[in-house]
Parts: sequence; structure tokens; C-alpha cells
Amino acid sequence: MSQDLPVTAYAILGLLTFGDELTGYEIKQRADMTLRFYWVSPATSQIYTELRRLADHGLVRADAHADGGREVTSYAITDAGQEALRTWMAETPAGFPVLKHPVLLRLLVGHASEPARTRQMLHDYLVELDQALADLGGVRESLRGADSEGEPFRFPALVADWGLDYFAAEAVHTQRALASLGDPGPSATA
Amino acid sequence: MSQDLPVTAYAILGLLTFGDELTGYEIKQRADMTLRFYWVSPATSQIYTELRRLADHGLVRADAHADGGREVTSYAITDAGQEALRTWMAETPAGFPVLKHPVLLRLLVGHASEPARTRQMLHDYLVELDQALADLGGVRESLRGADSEGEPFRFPALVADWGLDYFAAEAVHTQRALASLGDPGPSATA
DNA sequence: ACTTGCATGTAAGTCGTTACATGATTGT
DNA sequence: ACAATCATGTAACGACTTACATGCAAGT
Repeated sequence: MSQDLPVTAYAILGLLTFGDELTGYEIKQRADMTLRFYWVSPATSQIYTELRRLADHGLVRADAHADGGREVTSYAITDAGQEALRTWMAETPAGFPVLKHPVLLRLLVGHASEPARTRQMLHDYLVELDQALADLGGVRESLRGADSEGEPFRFPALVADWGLDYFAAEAVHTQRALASLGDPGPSATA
Repeated sequence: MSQDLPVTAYAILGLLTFGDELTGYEIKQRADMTLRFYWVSPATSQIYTELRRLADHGLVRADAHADGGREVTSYAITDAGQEALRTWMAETPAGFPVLKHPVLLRLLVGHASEPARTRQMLHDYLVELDQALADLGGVRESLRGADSEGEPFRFPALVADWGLDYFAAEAVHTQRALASLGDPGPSATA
């Protein structure tokens, strides 16, 4: 039955299990808000490509309708899509996470760089972590009120909390690395 | 001068900054031990491809010599390679980590799966985390004795400690998710 | 009037994987 | 003698990205 699709296809399928019909554009936005923290946010063009493939396999239904004056296509998951997603989750091992961590990669070969540059990189990372924490924190807040057992956003809330803890831990590790590199931190200047 | 190369090329270059001349085969082994935790362990064929490209750019020197009866090629980083690596680290922003986390992806759409299956997945993940902790812990141990300031393995030790903490935190998050899903844990049965 | 957002794609190219092929060396 | 490890590649293919192109709708 269900041919093996790239994981990204299942990720898109998963986004469509939360009820609404979505356009490719909207899927991209949702992916930017949620998927990007745990998987990737695929390029827009990739999303349209996957949607076409999913439609060809009958896993999503393309609903072309008029929005104001123009033609817009939104997509809904089909019963076959639900089934394919469930089968995939039941029978395909999840596998171990792949972490592409440019900061750690560069820190690994830190002896080949200026110490000041390495510290700068870690400071930059802290700023980006702050941003990520704020972004994901915003998402987490938006789920409040429907995040208990049996409610629709229980699982998204679970992974958001996981992600928030992860980013917080990254910040701690970064601080620790900075301390180990003799960075005084922003304490004295303030 | 230094064209933009894929990050994997710089990662290989980085592995060659630890002193020895390495064959492609040995680079693959080192990558499996260290790089795989923070970046990826490229396929063997990919390593040979990158090595050829690096050699074409003059960033590594290919040293074909006889090992016993057969021809073996080992690679050493050149001065130009050191320079290219330093330039890359100095001028290219590291960028934010990309996490491809199939467990979190599946947990995100947990409502589309059997609860028992989700718990099973988390248990499986715990086992894999144990293995990763053991593997990386072994690497960490092998660095002892040369992991202080000014010593060659200072930075590898720093990232290994970071990684060990990360895996430990993942285990905690997994346990927490299991608890939230009503998993009693292995306590009562023991 | 003009910019920003919404919405959908095509084309080209790269990175990287899997599968396969080959052969020498070492250990048991 | 046989298996495992060392060592080096080729070929085919797929996922994904970037760059580009297009045009309507809505806000200021």
C-alpha cells in the first residue's frame, strides 16, 4: 500500500491532522512555527512538491476554491492519509536524532581559531538561543487552555516544553563553555 | 581565494588539525566517534569525494605511500588548509543548530497514534540514549590526561562534556514525557 | 501609489545516501 | 582456510535548497 515517502511528507501530513484545511503557504507558516524546532522547515517549493506527491498518493485531498477573486488550493488529510501516518508511526522505527550543531562543530576544533573569535561565536549563540526561547515560548503560550489530557494540543505542548528545556540547557552549556574559556561574562561591566 | 565548500569539507579539515596524517578510512572512523554526535558522520564515499575536492583546492596534501605491499593514501592538512579553516570560522557565521528529531516529530502528532506505541517509542529512545551515553562517555574517557588548558584535547573534551549533558537531559525529558503519558516506569516490576 | 503579504510554482544545481565492486591484509 | 578488517572507489538516485518568476489582495 503506502509507499515509503520522505519523512518530510509525513511531517506535512502530521500538520494536517490538527483539523483545518491548509494552503501550502499556511503549511509553510505552521512549519516555521513548530516543525523547525524539531525537524526542519522545508523550503516553500519543497512543500508544494510534497503536497503534489501526497495528493497523487491519495493521502491528501486538494480542494481548489475561490478566495475572493482568485483560485486558492487548500489541502486536507484523507482517511488513507490518516492510515498511512499511523502505519508509518507504528512500523517504522523512529531512529536516533541527528544534530547538526555548527557551534559545537566549531568548538570541537577551537584550537584552530582565535580564542576571542570562539567566545564571540558563543555569545552570538546565546543571543540566538534567546530568540528561539522567545519564539517557542510564544508558541507554547498559544497552546494554553487546550493542553491537557484529551485536548487537541496536548502533544504539541509536550514537545514545546521539551524544546524549551532543551534551549535553556543549551544556554547553560554555552555559559559553561564561556566560563571555561575564561570569559568574564557581562557581570563586571554592568 | 578559498571557495565556499560544504560544511562537511571543513569538518573533515578540522579532523585533520589534530596532528596525524589520516587515510579516508581512518577519517571515517574518527567521524563515527566524534563528528557523528555534533554534525553527521558522512558516508565513506562522501569522505573520499570531499578529500579529492580538498586536495584539488590545495587544502590537504595526499601522500600516497606503500603500507606493506599495497598503496595507501593518507591526507594531511596544508598551510593553506589551516588558513582556509581559520578564515571560514572567522568570517562565516556559525548559524543555529538544526535538530532532526524523529522522536519529537512523532510525539508532536502523538494524537494520531496508539498511546502504547508512543510509549514504546520513548522506551526505545531511552535505550538508544544509553548507548549514545556509553559511546560518547568512552570517547570522553579516552581524552583524559590531555584535556586541560593548552593541551591538544581541550576542545574535544569540552564538546564531549556538552554532548554528555545533552544526552542525559534527553533521557530526563523522555522520562518526563513517559510520566505525562501515564507510563508507570520500570519501578513496580523490578 | 506603493509596499507588504498571500499564494503558487519552475529550473537548476548540490549535497549526500545507498548499493555495489574490488582487492589486499590480518587474525583465528 | 576463512572471516573480518582495511582501503578505495563508482554509479545511480533523491531530497532539498536557492534563485527566479508571477500575480492578486490588502493596508497605509
